[in-house]
Amino acid sequence: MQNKKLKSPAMSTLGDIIRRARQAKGWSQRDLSARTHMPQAQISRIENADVDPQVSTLIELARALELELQLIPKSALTAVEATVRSTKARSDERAFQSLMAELMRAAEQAHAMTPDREDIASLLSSLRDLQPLTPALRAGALMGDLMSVQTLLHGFLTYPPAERPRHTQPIRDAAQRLKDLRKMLAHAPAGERPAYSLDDED
Amino acid sequence: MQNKKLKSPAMSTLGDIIRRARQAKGWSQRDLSARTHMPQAQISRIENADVDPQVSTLIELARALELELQLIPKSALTAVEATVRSTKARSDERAFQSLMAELMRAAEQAHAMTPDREDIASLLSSLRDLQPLTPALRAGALMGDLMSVQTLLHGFLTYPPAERPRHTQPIRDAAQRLKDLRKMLAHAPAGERPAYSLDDED
DNA sequence: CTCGGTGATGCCGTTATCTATATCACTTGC
DNA sequence: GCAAGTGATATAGATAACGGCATCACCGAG
Repeated sequence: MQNKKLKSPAMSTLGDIIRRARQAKGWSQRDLSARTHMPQAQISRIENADVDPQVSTLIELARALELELQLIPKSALTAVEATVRSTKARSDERAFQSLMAELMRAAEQAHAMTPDREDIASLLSSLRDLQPLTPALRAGALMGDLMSVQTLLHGFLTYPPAERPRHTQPIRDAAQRLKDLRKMLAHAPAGERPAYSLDDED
Repeated sequence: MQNKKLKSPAMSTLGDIIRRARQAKGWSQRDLSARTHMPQAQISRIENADVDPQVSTLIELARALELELQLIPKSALTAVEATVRSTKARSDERAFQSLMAELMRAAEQAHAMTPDREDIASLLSSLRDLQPLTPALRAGALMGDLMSVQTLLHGFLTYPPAERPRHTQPIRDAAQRLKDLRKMLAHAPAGERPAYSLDDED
């Protein structure tokens, strides 16, 4: 790696994969550094392909990120990639269903406690509208918004009732955001690839 | 990698994978060295895990061996391994069928040229017996023997007729060897795992 | 037995990673 | 505004890979 600055901007390097995996876990470089007893500076250099790391270093990073270094025969590569995609889609779907179920429970509980608040009622109805959306329509979006709704509802339910009015505006905003999102997703270009089906490769 | 000599003897390291891939191609360390402009000494050290190579080094070796370095999510690992196994089994089966077809042609041609030679006749019948064996019964064996039969037949067919008696004993041996193999494989422990089926993981 | 090919090992000089530490510019939230 | 967290970058020293070259023991074929 003689050239530190001439990196291909389009290609997806190993560093990019590490970075994406780290971000998918919501970790900072320092978080990952703590879990690997490896300096944050080194992680930065690796993600930016400023260094050509040793295999043991890469393996240590991968292990912390629940990845495994594998040498795949080129002939099996497309099948393997399809397998990884399909596995990921399945686990994403499980995560969505689980989070959505929890949110529905929380929203219904909040609604029962404060039936007169229309921000809560609106949020609940937004969630009800979102639930039947197929994975193909969601296509990876939406998860982040749901997670912020989660912290929102959690705050509403756990803080003392006197604090509740403080949540009104954020909840109103979140409900509107979800309504907009649903509209956008439902009217997305129709013929898109499913991006996830119960098929199997080969 | 502070300890150069304390390597786990059971675990399959990256070096082992490189070595197996190289041997599967029938290459010596110097062959691989020539294709990677990398010293043979370095390859030896990597295969024996005497060094902790840089990622670029590993990638270069992998490229020459038609392997691809991949970071696989642990959750997808078993599915991916199944995919690789199944892909390999399929390509092995193709290779076997193709080689077997060529051998049948060659043996029949040789038999037609010299109908009185019973060594050739015996070899032909051995091949005919082997052909219907299922992949599960063969289970990876047999391929090496067929390849030596290939060079044998090729020699018999291309050298001048005067040289043909010289092949008699090797051909006789090969035919016997194949007969023994067939007997062994056909009487192998019955309930063995198929090792290859048209299934799909997950 | 000799010869060619195999893989393993040693040495050396160059270059690089890596650890440790500190600092930088930038963004986010209070 | 300040403070905290983010990722990128610098420096210095210890360690190690790497290329090049040489050599070694082993082994199967002629």
